[in-house]
Amino acid sequence: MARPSSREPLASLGTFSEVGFGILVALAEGPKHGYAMMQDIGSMTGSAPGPGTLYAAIARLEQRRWIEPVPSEDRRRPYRLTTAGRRVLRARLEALRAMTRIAQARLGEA
Amino acid sequence: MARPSSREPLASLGTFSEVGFGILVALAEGPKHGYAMMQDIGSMTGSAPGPGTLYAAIARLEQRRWIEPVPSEDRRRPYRLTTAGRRVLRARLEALRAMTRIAQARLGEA
DNA sequence: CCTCTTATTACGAATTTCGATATAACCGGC
DNA sequence: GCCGGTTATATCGAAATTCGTAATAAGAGG
Repeated sequence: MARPSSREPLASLGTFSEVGFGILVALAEGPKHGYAMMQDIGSMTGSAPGPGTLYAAIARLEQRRWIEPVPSEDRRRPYRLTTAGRRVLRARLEALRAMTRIAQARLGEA
Repeated sequence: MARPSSREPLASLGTFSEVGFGILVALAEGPKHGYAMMQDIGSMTGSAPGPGTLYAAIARLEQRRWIEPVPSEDRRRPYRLTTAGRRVLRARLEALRAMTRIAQARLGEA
């Protein structure tokens, strides 16, 4: 399921994948397990993804090697950003900032 | 196809819909027809959506009354933002700026 | 006339999200 | 010790979105 296609551009999160983006931002603060990501995304955006959406997105990000599991003793399964994941997040952030800059200029002057 | 669900939050573009967002930004500059949106999105993001993706997204945005057709003489079908569309774009922009602000703070200090 | 660009429509496949359900551990109060 | 609420993950089918390609057709230039 959801194997990354062969011609995947570096800055792509699949079809943008807002949830995937949220996960990367959540993990930018430090390692977190799924439930903690859910809460963090909820507090940042006002609404948390359901478990189905979240854990599916986690699995995709792990397959792409943008996040990786951190060993744990209890039942939690924490993850952290990989170097590649951090690079992808930076690139996506840059693209978003460029878009919002353009959009706000257009909305402002029109 | 793609009828907006009943409990749709104001700032939602469906499943984020990166293409839908791009269309709103393209139209923030002024009325455009599909092909022109494609070129504008391509120049802003570096890659334009295929026609299938684009015109499907246009149809969804029209159904939600976030864009509306402008009369035309030739074969082009131009659209413009509605008031609601402009409001949605502003809200989405605000949310994106908040997220990028948080993300960059986290990336910076970590 | 031929080709390239412009411009839209249609379609099937792949991907992602959604919502609900299931399972189970942990913790607090009683 | 039991009970209920929170923590925590997994799984499933349905719906929505995107992708890629092909088809269609008008206009421009050589």
